[in-house]
Amino acid sequence: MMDNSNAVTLYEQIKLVIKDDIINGVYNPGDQLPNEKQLCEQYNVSRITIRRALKELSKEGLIEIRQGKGTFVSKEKLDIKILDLGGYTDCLKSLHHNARMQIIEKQVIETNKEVASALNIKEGDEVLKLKRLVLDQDDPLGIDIAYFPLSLYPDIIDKITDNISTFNIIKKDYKITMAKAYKELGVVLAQDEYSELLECTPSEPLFSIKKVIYDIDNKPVHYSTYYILANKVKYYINVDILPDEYYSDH
Amino acid sequence: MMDNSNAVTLYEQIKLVIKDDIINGVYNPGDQLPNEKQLCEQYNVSRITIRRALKELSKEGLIEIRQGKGTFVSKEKLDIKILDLGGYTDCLKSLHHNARMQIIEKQVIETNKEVASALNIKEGDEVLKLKRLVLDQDDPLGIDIAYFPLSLYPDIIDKITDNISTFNIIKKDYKITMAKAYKELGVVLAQDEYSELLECTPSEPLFSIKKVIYDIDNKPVHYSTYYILANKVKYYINVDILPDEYYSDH
DNA sequence: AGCTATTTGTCCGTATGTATT
DNA sequence: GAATACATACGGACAAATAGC
Repeated sequence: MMDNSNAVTLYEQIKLVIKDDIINGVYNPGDQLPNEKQLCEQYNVSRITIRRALKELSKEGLIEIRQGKGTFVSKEKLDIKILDLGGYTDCLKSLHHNARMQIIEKQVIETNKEVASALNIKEGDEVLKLKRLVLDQDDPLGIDIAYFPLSLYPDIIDKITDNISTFNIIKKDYKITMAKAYKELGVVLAQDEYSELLECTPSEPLFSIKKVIYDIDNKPVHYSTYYILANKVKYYINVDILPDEYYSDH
Repeated sequence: MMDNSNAVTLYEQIKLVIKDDIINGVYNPGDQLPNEKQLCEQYNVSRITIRRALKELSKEGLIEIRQGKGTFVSKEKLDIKILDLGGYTDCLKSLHHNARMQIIEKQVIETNKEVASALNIKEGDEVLKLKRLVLDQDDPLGIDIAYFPLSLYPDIIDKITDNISTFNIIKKDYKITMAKAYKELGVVLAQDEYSELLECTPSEPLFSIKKVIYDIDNKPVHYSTYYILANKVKYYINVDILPDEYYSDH
């Protein structure tokens, strides 16, 4: 069945076959895979080859290996609405998940060019930089980096604790009315610090979501970037389609 | 200049310096970096150190290294509006880009479980499967896979040619009024056929966008998945923020 | 088609510091 | 303490891709 004559390694072939079976519904989310011995016999390869394939698939997030229990197809990904504007805490709580935020870094810094232009302030102006690790069911899920200009949010540093919703602080403590938002989705690869914090391999893909929120005067009042393990979530949106005229002038 | 005495490795320091230079506009998108020898002299380190820093930066997508040519700061990504519902042709044309569609596969198949449930038809019902390669400025950009139930679109196979907008065929030839859409964004890694077609390394991240369009009777009339090289695009959205009550019941 | 210059890709050997055994 | 393995870092040499003439 497997082809040992070409350049593709055996474990890569096994990976592809199992991956295909998962995509095509031979195995469904939550299903237990055959045990390693059975897989060895099924594909006529050694246990080392099977284990390597399974290990890499688990790194890709398709399966989960639990010692003493077996190997299982990963559960469905977290569904996140693209239009949700709250930070992690809000969107995860809305999913009835057990989310926690852990502060990694909290300090006043002078803005660099990127942050200054997003918040429409001068390069060098002071902002609170807040970097937090997000855990879902105690597993690392993502990293949130938010910037708060001190001119808008004096003393905010004292209000920030673990597990707090900065979204609520802005609204309730500082009485700021958010009116519009711009959101940008991209993909980056986890490296160095991020792969360490998120306990994933380097080059694991992360969604990167940049978000700028504006008040009723069109002034930017919030800028944040968050990174979230791409294999754990999917984003969705529902749209009402407008008549043709809408598209013609875009 | 570089500090060899502390815990941070030399190549990591180099990475940070170059990254800062890119963020702060010392090097702009499209610019060529000094060659490796010049960088060695500039920072007084060996070529191995420079190469390691450059290699990791290229993995992060900040720069592109081309043998025989040099090292360049990555171009700006294509901005794509998440709300755009047209396929590739439409959204790329709107960006004044030179996009082309190349048919890879065009055949009538019996639906599998996934497609049948998306289109709300029976497993085994006949659909036209259309797989197309999308090129932007002659570089591969993505792959579009669309399904058209023959019961809704008889003879559609004869209407499909390279570079055609299926969006327009649905609207104009079949007089179908699209009313709502569901769109789902995820990330997958390019493998085998896809990495070959897209001329990228395996495990290069791709946006995966699944889209279902419904008519005024809430009946699904279109299902497609497209994959697009994540390092070439970013998705954005502008939102008007609604009052609190909106969030409370979600 | 050459030919050459430039630049990155790959390999060699060596040395050092830091863990691990 | 000794032996081993590994990552970092340096210097050199040649191969391969690109571009201009």
